[in-house]
Amino acid sequence: MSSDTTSKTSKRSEKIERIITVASELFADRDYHQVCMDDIAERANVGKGTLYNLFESKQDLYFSIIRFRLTKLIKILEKTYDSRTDTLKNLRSLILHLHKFMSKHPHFYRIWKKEENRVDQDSRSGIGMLQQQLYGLVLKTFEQGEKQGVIRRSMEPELITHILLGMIDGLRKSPETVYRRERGIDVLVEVLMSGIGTGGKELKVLYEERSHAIKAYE
Amino acid sequence: MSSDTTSKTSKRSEKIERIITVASELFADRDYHQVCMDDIAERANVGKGTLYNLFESKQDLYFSIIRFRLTKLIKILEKTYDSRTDTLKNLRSLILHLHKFMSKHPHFYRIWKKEENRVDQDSRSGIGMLQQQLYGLVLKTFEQGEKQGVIRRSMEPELITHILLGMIDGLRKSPETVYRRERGIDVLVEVLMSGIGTGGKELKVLYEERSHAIKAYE
Amino acid sequence: MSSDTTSKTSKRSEKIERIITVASELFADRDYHQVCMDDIAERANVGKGTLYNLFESKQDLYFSIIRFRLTKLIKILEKTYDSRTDTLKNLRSLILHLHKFMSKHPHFYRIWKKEENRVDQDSRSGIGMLQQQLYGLVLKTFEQGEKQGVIRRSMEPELITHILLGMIDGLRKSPETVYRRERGIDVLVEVLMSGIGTGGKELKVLYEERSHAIKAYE
Amino acid sequence: MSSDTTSKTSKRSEKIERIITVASELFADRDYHQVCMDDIAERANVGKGTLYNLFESKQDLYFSIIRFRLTKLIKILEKTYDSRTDTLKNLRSLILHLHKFMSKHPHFYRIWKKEENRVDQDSRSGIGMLQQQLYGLVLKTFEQGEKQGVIRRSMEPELITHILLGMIDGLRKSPETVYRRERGIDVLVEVLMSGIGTGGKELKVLYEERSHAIKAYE
DNA sequence: GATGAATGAGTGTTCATTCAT
DNA sequence: CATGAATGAACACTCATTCAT
Repeated sequence: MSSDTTSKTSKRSEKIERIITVASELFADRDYHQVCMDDIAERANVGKGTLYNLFESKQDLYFSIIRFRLTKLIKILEKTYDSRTDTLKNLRSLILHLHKFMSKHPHFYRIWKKEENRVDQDSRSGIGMLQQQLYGLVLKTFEQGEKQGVIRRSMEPELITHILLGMIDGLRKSPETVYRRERGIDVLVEVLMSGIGTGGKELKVLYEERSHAIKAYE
Repeated sequence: MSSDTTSKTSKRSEKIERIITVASELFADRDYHQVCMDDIAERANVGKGTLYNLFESKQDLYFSIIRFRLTKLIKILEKTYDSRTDTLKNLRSLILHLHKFMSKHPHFYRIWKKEENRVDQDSRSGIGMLQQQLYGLVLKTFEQGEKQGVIRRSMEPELITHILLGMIDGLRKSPETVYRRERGIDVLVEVLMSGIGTGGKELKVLYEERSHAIKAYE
Repeated sequence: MSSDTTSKTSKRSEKIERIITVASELFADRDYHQVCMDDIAERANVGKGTLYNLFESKQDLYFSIIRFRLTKLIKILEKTYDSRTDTLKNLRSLILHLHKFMSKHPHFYRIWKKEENRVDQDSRSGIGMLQQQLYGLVLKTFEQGEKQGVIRRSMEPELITHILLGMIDGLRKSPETVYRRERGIDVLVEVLMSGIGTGGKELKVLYEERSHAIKAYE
Repeated sequence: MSSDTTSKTSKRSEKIERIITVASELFADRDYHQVCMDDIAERANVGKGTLYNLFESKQDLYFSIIRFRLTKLIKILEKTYDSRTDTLKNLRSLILHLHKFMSKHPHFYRIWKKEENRVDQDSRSGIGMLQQQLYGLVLKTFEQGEKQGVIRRSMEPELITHILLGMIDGLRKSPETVYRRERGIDVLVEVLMSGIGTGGKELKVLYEERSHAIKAYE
């Protein structure tokens, strides 16, 4: 029956989702080698052998977590980008979604940041490519901004791409109790745009005003 | 006799320095568990047993790297901070020295960043405390700035402390080939001060003009 | 209905034959534990579960190969033995058929030889018994020969039984390129009979002359 | 001290000897994969890690057993071979020592026979080469015999080399209770020489008469 | 103090076997 | 009956740590 197939497929992907989720939590808190496959299997309520049916190895499972979430994040950001609209809107949307995503998947985010500084093996795991895509999206927005004249000429797009992502990461690390978290985003956008913008526009948009737009991936 | 003792003491600290250095390189490139004590001992030209005379355990050796460098970094930054001078100068100096230090010790820096996201064991290792000190230095500067009126009221000091450190980290990740690296610092300072400042002053200072001030720890 | 049953029965024995054959090849080339049930199932075009319907376990499947072929070999040798005819003819026939069989089933032969030295579990697997039957056939021939006076008294039948089987195995191992393989048999018979015989008869019989007699099991 | 060095070296080789011995017993009785490193370590009274200090891997340990004994066997046989003496003496000596050795190391012998039929990996393990050396020794003796005219022309040396080794293996398999074991050797020599010889000499030599000559490696 | 051989706890991975479909 | 996804026992191998020299 087709329902059979569907149910099986559903079960399989459900299982993958579950494994990725519990593994994320474990890998985020402990070091790669502190996490053992038995733990993952137990918490995911599957046999250890099942892990090896779904993932080639522990390494593969680990990188699959990053690939899995990073791919979804990129899809979300690609959807939000609109070449016809103005740069500031795109930029705000980008920051907003990035922040939302990392709030939604804090475990994944910490894993990703740990791996970011790795020098080897990136090519093999396919993660380097995904990171490039992500950087590309931000870069594209800044380049558009430069053309539209909303970003100062002296701002090298590649450089401020990295600086922006660093700022977002800084925001993540700042204790949540400082003001409301949402306030942080507003500050970040304000600082960034005052810092790089030509100043021709009013950028401040309250977090709450936009929150209705980001239900998509929750 | 006394020369013997001196020589031994000298040898001891030399050995520690040497071990920290080679261990930094190993831990930066590979994962914690990919680095084994045999490797460290061999590269440091000491016996494996000696490592255990100088450090309690592998963990201790590992965290000692971070403590060792972080302590020095904090000392440097403390020296540069001058409560009588104005905020902008202090801020510039802070960023400059941070950047210099991380250029000088890229291995350490990558290790530190990897550990930054750890939640557990920080208290035991004593690193959390050092990080707090470091944040405190930046925070103090921002708070001073707020009082002096060079930083907008809306800028929460704790928040922009994290954002600033994130920006510096972003700068580190951006490919070196983009402009000169020094240019990056100028952009960062410019963005930051335009972003958070009240705008009453000219902030742009060319990198070269200041370079004479940072020979201290080279 | 009955044709159904027939077809199923037929399929069953066909399947067993097929499994035994592919498993023989696998077990001959690799070690017991290098061969996995998935491999066997795949090559035999059956599901893994089917293997467990037809054989109790992997061990059972393995020993079934030996039992299966050894039983057939014994049947062939029993047929050729004729108590009314003279010893030399029986002996020649024995060697000839043994050699033919092992040429026909080289995979099985190598497996058998590997297992020959096992001390444990033989009773359980039922293979020890079959080997005893086979030795018994050779033994009987030598004992007959002793009675008939064609074999020297000093030749202990049990001893030369083992020596003969060892010689055949030695022949198997000798590189095929040495002369023709058939020549090897002639030499073996010649050596054996000169060695154990009383010398009253001419024993040399060319291989080709006898080849018509061994089509039975081809 | 030199005694230190000696003692250490001695301890090391003693340990290797002990491990080889207990491992031989285990590998002879059970299959390669039924034997686990923990068992070997426990029976040899060493830690598991020590096994890995002395042998690269389980495979290496396994093949080392064969290499270790085979090398010694070849040395013994090389010593006994004397090109100036006559073939029959050399042949007798060869058989005698082979048989003695295999009585002394029955575990090793069974392992060796199991491996003899392997097709792969021989080159890597270096065992194929040793076997060739052993065959070469026997072969050389037969070739010498042919030249001296004590072996019939029709006897292809390579072929009877394999047949001889097969006979010895057959002798090994024959139940020990049949006569005395020593009697078996006499029969074997008798059968072989009557079978392949030109018959110009008396070959029978009682086992006991020669037994004084084989104390060397006991 | 310095050394490195010895140790064994810990873990990734395989694969025979089961059983729901 | 046939199937193959799920399971977990079993095992090779690593490496931090110890301690006799």
